[in-house]
Amino acid sequence: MSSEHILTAVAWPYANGPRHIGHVAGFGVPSDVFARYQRMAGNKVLMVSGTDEHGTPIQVQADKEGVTPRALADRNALVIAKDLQNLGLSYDLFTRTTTQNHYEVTQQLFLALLANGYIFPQTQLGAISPSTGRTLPDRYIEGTCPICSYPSARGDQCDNCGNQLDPIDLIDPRSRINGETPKFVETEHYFLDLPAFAEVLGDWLKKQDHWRPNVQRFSLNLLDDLKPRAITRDLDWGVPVPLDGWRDRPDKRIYVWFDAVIGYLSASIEWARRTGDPDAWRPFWQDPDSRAYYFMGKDNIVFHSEIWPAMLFGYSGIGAKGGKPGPLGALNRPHEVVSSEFLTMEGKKFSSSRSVVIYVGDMLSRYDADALRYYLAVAGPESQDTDFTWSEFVRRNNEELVGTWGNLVNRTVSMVSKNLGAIPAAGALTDADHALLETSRGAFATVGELLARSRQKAAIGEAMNVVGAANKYLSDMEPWKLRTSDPDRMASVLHVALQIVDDAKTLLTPFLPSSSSQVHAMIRGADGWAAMPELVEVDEPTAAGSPSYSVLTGNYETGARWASTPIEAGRLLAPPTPIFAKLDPSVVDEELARLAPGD
RNA sequence: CGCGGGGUGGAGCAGCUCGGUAGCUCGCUGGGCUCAUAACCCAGAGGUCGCAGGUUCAAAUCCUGCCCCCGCUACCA
Repeated sequence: MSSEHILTAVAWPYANGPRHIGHVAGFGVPSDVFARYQRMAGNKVLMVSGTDEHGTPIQVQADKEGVTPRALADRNALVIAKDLQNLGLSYDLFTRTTTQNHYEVTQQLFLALLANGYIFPQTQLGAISPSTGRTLPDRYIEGTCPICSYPSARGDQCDNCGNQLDPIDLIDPRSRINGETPKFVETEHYFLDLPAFAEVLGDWLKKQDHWRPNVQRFSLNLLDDLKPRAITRDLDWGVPVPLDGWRDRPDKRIYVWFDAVIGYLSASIEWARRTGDPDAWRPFWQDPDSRAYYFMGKDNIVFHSEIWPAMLFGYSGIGAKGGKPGPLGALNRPHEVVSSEFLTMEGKKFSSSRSVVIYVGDMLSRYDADALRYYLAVAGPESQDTDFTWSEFVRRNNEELVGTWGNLVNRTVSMVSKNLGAIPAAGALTDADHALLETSRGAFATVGELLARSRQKAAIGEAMNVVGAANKYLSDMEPWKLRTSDPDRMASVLHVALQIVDDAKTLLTPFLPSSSSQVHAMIRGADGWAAMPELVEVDEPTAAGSPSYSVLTGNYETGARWASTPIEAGRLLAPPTPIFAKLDPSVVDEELARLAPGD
């Protein structure tokens, strides 16, 4: 098997508050399933992400709480990292955008794009808050719609008549933050020259036939009206603009989205430095044979299929203005942009302000991570919006995870343990035995191929089919009846069944790493089948006065392989303890009560 | 005429690219089994595949029009 470099680039959760399960349904679980599978398949995987901590919403939230943006970001970054850790997401590095390294890499990209002519300064009319002097983004302005006179139109769009607006046209505009009247002023900003990439982006996008068609089509559509895009803001919270006359200005910063996507690269570089091999990131970004997969919710497609590729092209000196690669060298574009649709909550959009929400932390404090991972894998928004309901969550947990899979493990291990005490050797195998073993072996190819194409729902369905086949096999063979009549045959049947349980464990490992490790320990007597991320406190490279911060990292090279491995005859088996907890149906009502207090 | 996704038995979905007995996971009814967290296995009932046209020997699948639901619309993240 050839070993390839696979960059798994996971969207950066925004640190203005804790994340809910809709967020992790989009970027978290799918990316981890993918990365875990690729590692088991023998590929070299680098999975990076971190918290996205700049921008107006964090500034606004911090002001509201009377703390600094940094303090707010510190708090939320830790909460989010712990949530993702508890979900078992196997990041090689989950860092932050407020690190020295990220600032430096962001500024390097800015300068290289500027040197190649893809960034230019221009004065534009922009809304600012008169009291703070900060940029007031369109959506933070409201006023009366000039078209339909709706009094609460937003700066970018009127929710009443649906027309797209320009904030300067609003009648009686006011800030949604503090009610003051915004000031429209001439302000100088740097712009990314997106039209200069229209041709290379178009050529590139047209070749991406392996993308999901909706993503490719959506991206190609956007090319028709590419406009230069401002990549700086009037703000004091963000990465400073690395130019004389700008560097020390407290009121000019690089726009949060420009720096956020650079996080994929800066985190890779940070990871390499922490491994002791500062160039270790290069194969993932510069080998022509390496592949980069980006995971996100569909609202982020434009940044990953258009803007980030444009930045990478520009940095590499590719585009209408030519140029040469920046100091890091030419960089690879995304191989695939894997976007999820949206999860809704009991039929409504997630909304923390209306408490239509379940936060990851709350979910994991009451339920197993694998129960949530199973639900999101089997019923998540892979190709269309899907609805999370508590009754469905409980049902799937109890009937599919516990009843079908957990019970197969339990009944099989229990029979072996009780009747034989140790794993039996197989005697002569029948056609039925061979057929089941063949089903299971074949599933590695089937499920693996589906996972490689990000068809995760189909993949877990195929894996669960193996579980179903094993349950049927036991019903047909009735080993419990053979105990006295034909003990040798019983041993063979249990050997085959246990082998299938072990195979199913392997097939389910990308989806259910924690419980699969338990099954592995039960059958193999060894821990550490599927490694979990660790939260580690690290320091900045130049420690002078810099705060330390927490990152997620881990060593995921456990030797777990994507293949059927013969079980070890003679090994003692203890009586099993259940690996999944059944949920009382009353949790549905409890959770619904939590969801809409007062209703 | 902004863009995209969806409308398939009670629920959630697959199938639609390359037309040809409508499939899966549940639920329901009946039966079996009793090793197992009352879990597991089998059988059955239940759908004119949003609506109306068209192409075809044949359409859930292709074409046209319409209705409804959802999301996106990048200088919010």
